[in-house]
Amino acid sequence: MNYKYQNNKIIFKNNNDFNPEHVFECGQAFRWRKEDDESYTVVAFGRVINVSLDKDNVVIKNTSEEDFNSIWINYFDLNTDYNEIKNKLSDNGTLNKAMKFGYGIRILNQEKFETTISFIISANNQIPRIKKSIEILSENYGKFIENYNGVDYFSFPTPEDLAKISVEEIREVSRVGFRDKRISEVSNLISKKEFDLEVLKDYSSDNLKKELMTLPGIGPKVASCIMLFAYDRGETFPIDVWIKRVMEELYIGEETNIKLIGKYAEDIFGDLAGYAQQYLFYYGRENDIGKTK
DNA sequence: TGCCAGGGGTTCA
DNA sequence: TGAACCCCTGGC
Repeated sequence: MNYKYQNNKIIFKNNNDFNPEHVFECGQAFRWRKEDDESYTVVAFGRVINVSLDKDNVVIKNTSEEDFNSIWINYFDLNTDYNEIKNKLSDNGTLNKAMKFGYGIRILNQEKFETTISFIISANNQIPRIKKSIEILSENYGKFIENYNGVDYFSFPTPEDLAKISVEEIREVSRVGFRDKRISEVSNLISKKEFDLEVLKDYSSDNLKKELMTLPGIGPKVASCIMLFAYDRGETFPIDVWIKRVMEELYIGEETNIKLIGKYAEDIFGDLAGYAQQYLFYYGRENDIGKTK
């Protein structure tokens, strides 16, 4: 990994495979803020960073060389060659269009507990509301990190932090509605060590999914998202209403069921299905593919 | 102005 | 298999 470090900034070359807008607006993360200068300020791993493009370079501000090496290389998946992934997925058709459109997407390696709770909140919900609920939880129950560019930033609460709060308070404060109990129960199970998100990282993907789905609020789709965004399972293909519509519209040609879509994705995208999903999701949502049906 | 549908799914009958 | 679910925004 070639990079330059100066004045709390990391600078490295962008090989047409890193675009902060694509990375953060493709639906995998919720704790970012788009600044007036088009850069993205992001909270993760108890840090606040700002990511932007400067000509052919990616610039990460407000960080150290040590954090870059120990946190951000893995977080941004910088040791994975996305151009190689694109080449392998290349199909001279739909997916090529999607990969061209979202060329700078990278699949982040995010924190397990935060990802778990975030996607429990995402069920039958809308992105602005999801983001808001997560911000409220962080501001109220997380730790203050710092003020950056005039805004206070807080870490996502720990399982212990959330386990301490009553279900009613979670609901009332963070506006998560019927998801309140799910958040509370999962936080309690984890803080009491009755469920361990860390040991699951050595499980096979099948078993990992099964285990995650034993938690309240986690069904097939949420489990898949957690696997793809926090457990480095690039073969996982989460199927939500958007990707269902995109697959039906662009690949299958008729309305069908989730099971068949999963099988279809596995057949054509193989162990890179998760990457394909991100390109297709971003492309589909930004262009309203299938929405008029 | 006010009403009403619907949303990155999951759960419970 | 299908309805219900919190809350809130956008469309009429």
